[in-house]
Amino acid sequence: MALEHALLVSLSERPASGLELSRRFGRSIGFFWSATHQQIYRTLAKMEEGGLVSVTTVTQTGRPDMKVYEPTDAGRDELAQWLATPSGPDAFRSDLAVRMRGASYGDIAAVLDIVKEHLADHQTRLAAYEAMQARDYPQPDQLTGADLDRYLVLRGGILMEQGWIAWLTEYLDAH
Amino acid sequence: MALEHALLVSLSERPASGLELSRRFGRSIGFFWSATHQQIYRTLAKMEEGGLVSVTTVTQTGRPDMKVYEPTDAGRDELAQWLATPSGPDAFRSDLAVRMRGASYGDIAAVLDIVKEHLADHQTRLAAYEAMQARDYPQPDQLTGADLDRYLVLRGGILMEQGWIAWLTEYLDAH
DNA sequence: CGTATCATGTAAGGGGTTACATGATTCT
DNA sequence: AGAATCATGTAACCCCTTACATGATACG
Repeated sequence: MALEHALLVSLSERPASGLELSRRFGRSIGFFWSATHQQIYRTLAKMEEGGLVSVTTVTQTGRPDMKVYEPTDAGRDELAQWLATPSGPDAFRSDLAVRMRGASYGDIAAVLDIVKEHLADHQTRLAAYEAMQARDYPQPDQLTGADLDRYLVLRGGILMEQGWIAWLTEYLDAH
Repeated sequence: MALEHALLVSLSERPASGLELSRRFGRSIGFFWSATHQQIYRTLAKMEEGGLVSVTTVTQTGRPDMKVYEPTDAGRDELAQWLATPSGPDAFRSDLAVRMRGASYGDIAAVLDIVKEHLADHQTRLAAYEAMQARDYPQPDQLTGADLDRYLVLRGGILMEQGWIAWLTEYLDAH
């Protein structure tokens, strides 16, 4: 149940509405946890019911009302406790790898095209992450606390994208 | 619904029982798709119902009966068609990354311990994959077809593990 | 005699995906 | 006038996880 905790992390950084959270998940948080807005709304409602977050309804002019969530003390406690709980290895699941492994049981050229698309996609994403790194963290050795962790998770995104690019390039070169 | 297709790939390589498949998922296939035996049994039952696989019950001496599955022609067609269908980017989800990002909202030392455990785990796994590579694929340039793809997916496992090790090492060094 | 392995399964619940719905405002 | 954005939600379905169940044989 890590979505709940990912939301608590994000709301600890700054209170937000459901839509704002789903935008954050589309951006920075998105490279290690993805979630659709429906999922986020449902989880927030459940968390409010459970007392982990509190809501303030903000009426806006010319816009629908907005529910702004922030962690309660119970939510902060829950997060702190979860953070200290060891977790097993993350299950790595890749649709694309299944296709790569099975390529010879279908049209290999079609699979190679799909691999090329993914490669381009990873290259685009790597460029975006590297731009973020250059723009937001020009002096990484001076970072501490939450800023340091945000930077290091971005580094993880970069390293993972580089890994994918190396892999897919090797796959295409060998075929 | 990639589990179905991962099973078809594995059964195309060689027919197998549910238990044998779950062993394969624990080994080689496991580094890009994981599944428990319950999930595999249920999916196989559904696939048989849908005509994608056929079953032969093998009676064994001193052991329970075994149901050996293999793809039907319809199953092979389905796999071939799926292989040529483009897929969106794989969602990358990591419980550990959520903890790393949120470390400053809890006990940082506890998070670092968890990261160290995962690092050791990835190092162990990398060593196992590298041993497989050395044992099973001494001459990779001579591989073709399904053997080549099996090798290249193992290479992916190795590259991903190296990425994780680089990331977690960087995280620990910076703290 | 207890534990592990072989082999398959049921049941319950949690999490995630996809499609659809609403209703006002701003932009082209 | 039509499309996009802001903002939240319902409903249905599928997938995955965890716990429990069975019954026989082999091993120490």
